[in-house]
Amino acid sequence: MSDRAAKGSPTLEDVAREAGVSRATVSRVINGIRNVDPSIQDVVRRAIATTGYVPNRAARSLVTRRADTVALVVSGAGADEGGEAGDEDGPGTPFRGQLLADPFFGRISAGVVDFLRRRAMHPVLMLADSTDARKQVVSYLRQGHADGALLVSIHADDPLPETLVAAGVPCVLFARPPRPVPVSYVDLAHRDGGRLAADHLVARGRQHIASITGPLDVLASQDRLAGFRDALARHGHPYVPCEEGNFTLESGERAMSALLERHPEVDGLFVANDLMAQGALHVLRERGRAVPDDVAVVGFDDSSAALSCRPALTTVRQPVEEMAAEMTRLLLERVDQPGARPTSVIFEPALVARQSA
Amino acid sequence: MSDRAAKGSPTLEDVAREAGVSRATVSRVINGIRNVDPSIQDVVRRAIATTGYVPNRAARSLVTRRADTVALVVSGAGADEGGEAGDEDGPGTPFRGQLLADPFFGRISAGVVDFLRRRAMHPVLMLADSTDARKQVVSYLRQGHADGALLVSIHADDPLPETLVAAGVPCVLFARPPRPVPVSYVDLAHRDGGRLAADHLVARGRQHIASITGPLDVLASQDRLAGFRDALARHGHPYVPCEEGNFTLESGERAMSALLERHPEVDGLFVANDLMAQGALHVLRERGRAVPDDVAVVGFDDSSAALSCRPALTTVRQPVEEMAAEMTRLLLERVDQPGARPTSVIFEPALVARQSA
DNA sequence: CGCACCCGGGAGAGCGCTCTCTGGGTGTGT
DNA sequence: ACACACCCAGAGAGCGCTCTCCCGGGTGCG
Repeated sequence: MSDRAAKGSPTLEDVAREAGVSRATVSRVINGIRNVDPSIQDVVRRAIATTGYVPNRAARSLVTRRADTVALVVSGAGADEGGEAGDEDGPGTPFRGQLLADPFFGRISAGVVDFLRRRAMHPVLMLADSTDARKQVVSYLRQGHADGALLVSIHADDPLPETLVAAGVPCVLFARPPRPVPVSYVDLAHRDGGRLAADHLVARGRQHIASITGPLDVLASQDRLAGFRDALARHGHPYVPCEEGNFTLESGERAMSALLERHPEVDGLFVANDLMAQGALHVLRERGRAVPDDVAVVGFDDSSAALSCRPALTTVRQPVEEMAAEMTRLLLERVDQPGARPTSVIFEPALVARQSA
Repeated sequence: MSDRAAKGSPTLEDVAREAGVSRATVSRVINGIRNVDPSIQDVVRRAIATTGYVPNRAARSLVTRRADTVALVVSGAGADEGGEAGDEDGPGTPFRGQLLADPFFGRISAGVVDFLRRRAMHPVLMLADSTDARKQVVSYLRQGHADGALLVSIHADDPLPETLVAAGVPCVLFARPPRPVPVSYVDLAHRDGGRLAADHLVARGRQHIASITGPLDVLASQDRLAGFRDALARHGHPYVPCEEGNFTLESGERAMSALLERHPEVDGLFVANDLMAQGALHVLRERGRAVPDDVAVVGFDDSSAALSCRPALTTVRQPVEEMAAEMTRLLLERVDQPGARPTSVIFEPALVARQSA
């Protein structure tokens, strides 16, 4: 049992001796390669059990040149390059890497972990939020500790996709890269999400429909808005008042205030994510506007924030876990055949109707 | 640059040849071991640069018997053992591993990642939410893919701590194990947290003080309540009405309703976590009780939920990131000297005064 | 009955690295 | 001046595994 405590756990050699066969045969049994006589297989398996053998990962990796691990890289712009302003100054913790505390990222890791463990694999978690950290990530991957990278990039100006592709590291992105890079990715049909929200608000009979958008230098924000606008135009609403937020609760509150100021007649609202929608709800309540009767509100993401709103938030669901799982599948495929062309998989959003609209 | 694409990246041998020295010398330079003549160091470093050499992790691990990696294991009770009821049925996703989406866990990983990367290390993320998954975790660790485990256990009946300790895997827990196990851990002084809340409510002149507790089979819940009660008793409040919740928003709403039913006179409230406090706030607003004027509310954790409440939640801050960092430090220490006795480090909570009390 | 073939198993060569051991040159003590 | 300690670089032995090569015996076909 506590062979590990003794110096060195049993090796292939030990098992082979115990079973009275050669190392190669034991290896074959373990890896299920080539036909090995069933009776011998049995003997070997028994020997493995009695010795308590576990294969040494490092030794295997050394010869197979495979780590059987992937990296999950969360990447944001670093302090050392003039990235977007704003959401850097979070709720007072001295810790960088609040990225990780974002439940959206939590959903991604849940999807990744869940997919990987069916293959007995587990991701290495890395944060690339500065030039230094990015260097570390690249070097880490080049050291072969992981066979490839799942890249979740927050900021548009993230150089990591290019860098990794250039370094020959297999790599799949969550969300389409802003600049064209020959790399696979998964994404959501954000426009369709915007359309879903528009259709829903129109079906609820709303006449004065507005939107709180995400930061407009983010593709997803642009697309959600574009889809929303197009659909409204088709429904005969050519003009949509907008306020830009930056995906935080506070920005949602600010945007809502501004919107009420400029367009007090608003009775339908599409907010580009749930957290901002929660902020909007706060302001609407303060101003005595009933939701959904006076103003119907549709969010985006179907995050836990949507459920903690009162009234519970009607929102456009993004199947983040499924997307993350698919992203992982694509990466493993890519690791197996490095030559293949990049692919993309686009997921469809769905409207989740709750109380707010 | 794209040496990687060509068959095989450069090895120590290549660098040695380029520099005109032996493999051993290059190794020494890389690992900064023993005195190597500065001029030779220089030559070697130049050779490393021109060849684009990166050390092969697997080869190094094989001989050092160190993975230079730790596992971050999130462990909950599995479906296959009669664990606690309740919070299994989350917001409709078919995915297990919602544990990961919990922002509390996000804060832990942020602390871990942030600490590790200063040592150029990164955690492997594992989920142990079933007997099978737990087996996988143990076997993975025994394979030596990680030198030790950071264990975040959700449920009281989690057998993993014992299992890992028995398997001789270095291991540090987040929170004291319910059953005594010879293992290091970090924890919060939960009683002090309860006391802080009590003192604050009393200082605010509240007379009818109640509490919504966490599940009482969790040590942390018990301790928070005990600390709260003791402090109130010292302030001359011998009796504290309580309702038990299970840390979810909905349970907070239920508990608040029940409390108002039984004790409509309540004017001060301590809630064992922020999410339940958010639920309580919803109910108070519905019932027309102003916060903090009619009822003062103090939460626990200082999570992002505290900031998304309106009014913003006064709460007891748990320095999760620092605790996670310390947990990691303890583990690395332990990996370095496996013989050492288990230690524990207890952190002090702090009251964060916002609007709700 | 002989030969080509196939299939199950063993032997052995590394994968890239670290680290001990060794040897030669230099510095220090008497 | 000599002996001894010391320090730096090289040689070489593995770490535990996979995988190719090879060999012996059984099978099918001519």
